[in-house]
Amino acid sequence: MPKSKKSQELPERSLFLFKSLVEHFINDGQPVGSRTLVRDLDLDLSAATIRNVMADLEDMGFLRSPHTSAGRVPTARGYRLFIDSLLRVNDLGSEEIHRIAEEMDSVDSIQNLLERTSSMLSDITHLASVVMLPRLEQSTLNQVEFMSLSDNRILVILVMSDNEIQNKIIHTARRFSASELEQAANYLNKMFSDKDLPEIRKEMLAELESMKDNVNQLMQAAIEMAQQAIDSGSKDDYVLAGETNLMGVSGWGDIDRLKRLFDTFNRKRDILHLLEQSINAKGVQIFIGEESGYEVLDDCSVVTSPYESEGQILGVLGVIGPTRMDYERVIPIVDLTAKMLGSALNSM
Amino acid sequence: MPKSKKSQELPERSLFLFKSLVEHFINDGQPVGSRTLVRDLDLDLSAATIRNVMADLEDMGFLRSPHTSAGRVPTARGYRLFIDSLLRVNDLGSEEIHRIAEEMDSVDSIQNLLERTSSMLSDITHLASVVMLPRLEQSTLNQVEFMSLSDNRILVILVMSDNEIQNKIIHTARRFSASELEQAANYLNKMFSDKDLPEIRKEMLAELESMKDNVNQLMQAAIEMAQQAIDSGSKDDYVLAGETNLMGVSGWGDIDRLKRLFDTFNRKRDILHLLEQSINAKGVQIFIGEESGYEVLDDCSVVTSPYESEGQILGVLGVIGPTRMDYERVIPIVDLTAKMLGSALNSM
DNA sequence: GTTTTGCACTCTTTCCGTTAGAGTGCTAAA
DNA sequence: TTTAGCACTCTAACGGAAAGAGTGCAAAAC
Repeated sequence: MPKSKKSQELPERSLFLFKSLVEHFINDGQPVGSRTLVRDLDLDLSAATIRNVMADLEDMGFLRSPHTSAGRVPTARGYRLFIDSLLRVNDLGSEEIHRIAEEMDSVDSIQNLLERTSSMLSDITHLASVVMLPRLEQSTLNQVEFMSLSDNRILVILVMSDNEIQNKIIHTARRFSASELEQAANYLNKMFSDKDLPEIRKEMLAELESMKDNVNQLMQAAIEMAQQAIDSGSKDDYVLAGETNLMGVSGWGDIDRLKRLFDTFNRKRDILHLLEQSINAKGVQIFIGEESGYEVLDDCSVVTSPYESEGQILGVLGVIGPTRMDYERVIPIVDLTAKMLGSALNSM
Repeated sequence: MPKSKKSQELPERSLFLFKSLVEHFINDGQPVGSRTLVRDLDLDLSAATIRNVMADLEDMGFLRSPHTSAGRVPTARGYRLFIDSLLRVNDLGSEEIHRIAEEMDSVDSIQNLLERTSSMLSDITHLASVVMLPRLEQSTLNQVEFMSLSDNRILVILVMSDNEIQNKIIHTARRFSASELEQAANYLNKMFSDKDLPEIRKEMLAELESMKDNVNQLMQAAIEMAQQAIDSGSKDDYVLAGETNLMGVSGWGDIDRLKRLFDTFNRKRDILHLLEQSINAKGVQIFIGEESGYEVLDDCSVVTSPYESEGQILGVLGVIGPTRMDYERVIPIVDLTAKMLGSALNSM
């Protein structure tokens, strides 16, 4: 009965060896053999014993050998085990905390903040980093205003509750008087203010329908603008930095693979989709190798964390690097960065 | 006396052979030998003759051999000769013209136009492309307006003559009445409108000085904003696209070199500096290999052209690729794109 | 029963030598 | 001036051979 076919529980020793192996591999990227391991840890065990253990781990799918006479490397499942059960994440050194805090200080625009965050994140981890633009769908319309310019041109201004502002100049068929403009603005303000954009969109479409040909040109313009504001708000996007850090990764000699990866970054679609999967995660989430579901990312891990401000989740940030990355260091960095970005956004 | 030590004038035949060689090399990237050449052109000359000619060309610095038993490849100086004297640039096919025109149609913002232009340019040439943001220093201030929001917040709006708009929300110590706002706006409009930004900057500084502690908070805000508008306008920058096209280039196996190149793109400084050198060129300008003066660009050529609108040079665009690029095709494309970007900007 | 020793085996990497091919430069002849 | 001929050089490709790393397995040791 004590025949160890229970399959799930691993003996202490196996776990310890496995952990050491993963750490070793993360350090120098070479497949780790039994000898190396026994030498490094100076255990009073022989290499053969280690081999037996490793063979078991391989059977269970945590390790694999690139070929018969190479050492072993962790599989995606192995990394999963490592991260979920074996990894003890230590706190960040204070210089790193300082560095992050400093970088986020004294920034003017949101765009700028995100860019600095992203480039700081990639610098500090030596990986590629992405920061999703905050999705401000929850922001509501505060105020619509029209401003008369010369030559039948009118500036339409949308002020949102989060202080984002949308402008557009429209050319009208005739000149509108100041009072006409005011009246139109009042109407729209009464109708739509304090509603959020998806809501407005719905009502607006109905409104447009009912106005038909008889449309007031101004209102139509305002409505179209709000449409556009909605679109550009939800036109999700991200700030990317440090892609070139991935060019030095050992074992990634294949330039074609790298090209496909970079193209994926530029296309943005896939990466965004991946990021969105962790928008509701509680904290740091990790996609290891194949887990991401995207073939280009097979050799990559993606470490993400949502960031929030005032209890409201605004977006996701993270880093992308080789599966063989220093999780122990990267995880707390991503975690902290997300938190600090949140609070930086708070105070803007 | 007919001993050909005149050194400068090359015989017709040499030029012809040279041209053929360069074209051949541009096509398949392999060093070209005498046999290949004689076979391809079916001349009634022997390979040995070609060899003699090639040896001369090598002496003159137009060709070089990677090693003894390879064919010859053009040097930077060789490309220069090729481009300046030998290349006959044909007009673009109408589908390409169409493609370019189409891509620039129906674009909303300037930023968007530049992005589309850049990505179109890189798509069509299969090279990396850069488009400098137009320097709008020449645009003048049209109108300043203040708009009262809730909670002592005021929206400052700057409308420029090129329809660019700058917004900023400022928090004021007290609430201003509508008439106060109007009055302040009037003052600023009278004072600064129709002046260009450098001019305004100067006067503003003086103004700030004379106002001293007694400053009207609103005016100060407006002045600071205009400052910022100036800065962000002249904060030169460019839109980059298609970098990954350079990853496929044969002979660029060296990933490290590529990394340095990409880093240079991201740092922007050097590339901008290079682009600025051709801002006053009449038309297309080409930097071949070492000519650029930047070591990372040693294997690259940069084909640039300034673009202008209403007789005013606004910026430079161009492509970056291997020295061995299809100049015959690329040059007219860059040329045309610059012209069309100019006129697209015109009609915005 | 677990661990170790010993050994045969496999696979990769590296080095070396060989060969084939491409291309040159030079000289002598046309 | 051009060509033919030839020796020479260099690279790329192939094919062992040997070294090294690591494995798996069976039998012995603890």
